Amino acid sequence: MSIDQRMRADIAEAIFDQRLAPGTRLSEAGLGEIYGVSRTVVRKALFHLAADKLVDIRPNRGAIVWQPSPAEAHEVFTARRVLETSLLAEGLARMGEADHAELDRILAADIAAHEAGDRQAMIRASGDFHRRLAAPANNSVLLAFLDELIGRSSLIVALYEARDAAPCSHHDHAALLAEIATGDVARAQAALAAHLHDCQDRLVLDAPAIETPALADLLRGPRRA
Amino acid sequence: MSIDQRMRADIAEAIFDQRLAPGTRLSEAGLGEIYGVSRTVVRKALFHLAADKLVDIRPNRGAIVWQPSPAEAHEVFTARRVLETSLLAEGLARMGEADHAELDRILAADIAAHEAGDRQAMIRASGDFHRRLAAPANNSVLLAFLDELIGRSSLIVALYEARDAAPCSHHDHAALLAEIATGDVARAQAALAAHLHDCQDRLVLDAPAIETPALADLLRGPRRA
DNA sequence: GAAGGTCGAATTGTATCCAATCCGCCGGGC
DNA sequence: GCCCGGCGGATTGGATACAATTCGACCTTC
Repeated sequence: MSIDQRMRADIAEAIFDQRLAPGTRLSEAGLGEIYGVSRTVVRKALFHLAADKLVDIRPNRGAIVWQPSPAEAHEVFTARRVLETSLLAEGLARMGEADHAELDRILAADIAAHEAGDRQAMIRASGDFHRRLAAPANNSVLLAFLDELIGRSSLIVALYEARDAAPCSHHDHAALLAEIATGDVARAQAALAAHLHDCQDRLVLDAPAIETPALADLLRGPRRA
Repeated sequence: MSIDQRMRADIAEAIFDQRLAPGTRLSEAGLGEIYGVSRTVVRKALFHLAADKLVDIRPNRGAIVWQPSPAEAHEVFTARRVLETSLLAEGLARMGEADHAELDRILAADIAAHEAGDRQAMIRASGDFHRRLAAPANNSVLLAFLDELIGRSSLIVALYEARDAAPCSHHDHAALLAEIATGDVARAQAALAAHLHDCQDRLVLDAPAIETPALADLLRGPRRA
């Protein structure tokens, strides 16, 4: 894996895990220092992250972790609802034993993360759950879109969700799996839409209060396990 | 408009208009020469185009205009069907007088382009039509996705469609507008899905025969009207 | 004549350098 | 005391220089 890919993965993961808060400054020189590369490759990585809408590059003013506006936040979740319900309808018939097993496995991991109070694992499990739900539709183009939306959702949750609230209830996920098991497309879609609505409703779309912590210590640095 | 934005717009337009065929090499030095800029900004533009899936940057081997595989082509059109029917369902109720008028106007332009035999105008009108159809859904995130898909569709059509065939029948569009006028969501969706299926079926997903023409003359160059 | 290998031009990847822009600080003026 | 303007450090934007890789051509060899 090339160094700029690792940078991107590190930063993206830090954002998803909410170690890098929205608005955090990502200076080119600083990142270059951390990873031991020139600003050229840093810029490349930042550029790519900007394309994924995870960072915002303001001309002449540097890159910061994206701060979605309330309107954008709303649109992202609406988009997820539209996209995911469609993908579910496409894929539901195609779901096999392996898919159900994998979803169960992810749900178990989700529950475990909840019980352990591991917020990062919860967020990751939730993302995986929704990704896996869409996988049977078997369309990598739409799946890529969903991936982007899930990433942006992490940002939004970091900005707008009450700190104590769970990002994505595993109870909803469990109920959804039950609906899916019956094979009723409309009901499964409704359950999924309701779940995403719930997530959206949990957001507090007021003035965001964000703090911008350090930087270097939050990233894993150039070498990774 | 900055110079790299103009480059991107030029190249994208050349691709959409099928002046730049899939597989055409886009050398950094060459483009820099044309626009009178250093490779730095050329790379920036190419990078952005790669993010839009319009060009393919192969490590150490330069950038070429994207050559979608038959499988990718299929997925893109399937994705459009899913996305556009959903957007239509979302937006249909919200459509107002202005929307209908605008769609009629675009349809007229489409027909005019057909009669004039102006293939580029046809492609553009078709893209505009589908974009406008999705606009009332009022979700810029999904609209951006659709925009990307429409761009990729142009590429696909350039690669896989019979040269003599029209890319997108305005008859379909007219029929679709009629369905929309009735306000019946399901029927409108069905008409849209059928139309996109038609487009997809018209593709010849065999071994693509592509020629790679010159380069510089196809682009407008640094200054534009 | 065909296959394989080696060298070289051309092109991309990265680092460094310089110019342009921005932001905070300080001082003067009202 | 507050506002406005200019100065200076810091940071980004762009160009150039150099290293690494690729690809084609030529030559050798069988």
